[in-house]
Amino acid sequence: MTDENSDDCGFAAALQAIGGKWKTSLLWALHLRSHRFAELRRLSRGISEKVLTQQLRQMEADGLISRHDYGEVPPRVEYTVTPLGLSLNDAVTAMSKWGKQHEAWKARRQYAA
Amino acid sequence: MTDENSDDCGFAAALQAIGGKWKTSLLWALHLRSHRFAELRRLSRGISEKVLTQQLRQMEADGLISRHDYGEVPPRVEYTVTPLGLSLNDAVTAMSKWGKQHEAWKARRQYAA
DNA sequence: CAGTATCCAATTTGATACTG
DNA sequence: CAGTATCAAATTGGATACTG
Repeated sequence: MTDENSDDCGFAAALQAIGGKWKTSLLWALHLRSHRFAELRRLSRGISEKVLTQQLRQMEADGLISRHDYGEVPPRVEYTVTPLGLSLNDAVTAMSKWGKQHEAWKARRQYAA
Repeated sequence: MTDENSDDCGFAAALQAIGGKWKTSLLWALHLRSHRFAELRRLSRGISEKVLTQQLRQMEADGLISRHDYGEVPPRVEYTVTPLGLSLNDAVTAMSKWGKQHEAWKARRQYAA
């Protein structure tokens, strides 16, 4: 075990950055390649435009992604992951691994019952 | 970068387990040693008894901690972290490290402005 | 296409009083 | 001591209509 941390402030900050319902999916999609607004909306099935905008703006404010407006008509905006966003994606991946182990644990438990 | 993950299902499961407002502090406290209900209440300053009970019950259902009722009078109950809980604490620690980097990033940014 | 603006529902957390 | 029970506040996400 790591025996540092000493409080959860760091985690709270990370959770603040990634905690939204769709942010991990968005970060994942963007770590593969840049995407436009409508593409992200299609990839995140069920998200509303309002919430998509919100979460993109928050991620941008947190430095996870950057927004490039080409100023064309019709409008064209591309979202790209930043190095900081990439590093968070890695940390998230570590948590995901735990999540999968956890699902295995739940399955075993159900089997035992 | 890791280039696996492929969706956020694993992360969603992890977040489900640790996402409560106080759970990371509780897990951290319990990873140091076992604690009684009132001790956890004191360590988590500001938590209500209702919410403390809720989060402990959820963490128990998720296999992160175990609850030992000594059946004494006055009541005495001890909460202890499980191996699964320890492994989650490690994953959380990785996220916390990112959170601290992130705070450094925010500070630099503020300084630049 | 890439958003805003409103209004509403659901979930989560909190304050407080009470109990075996 | 270790909880339950109730009610209220706050936060978050969603549906829908509209705009440059």
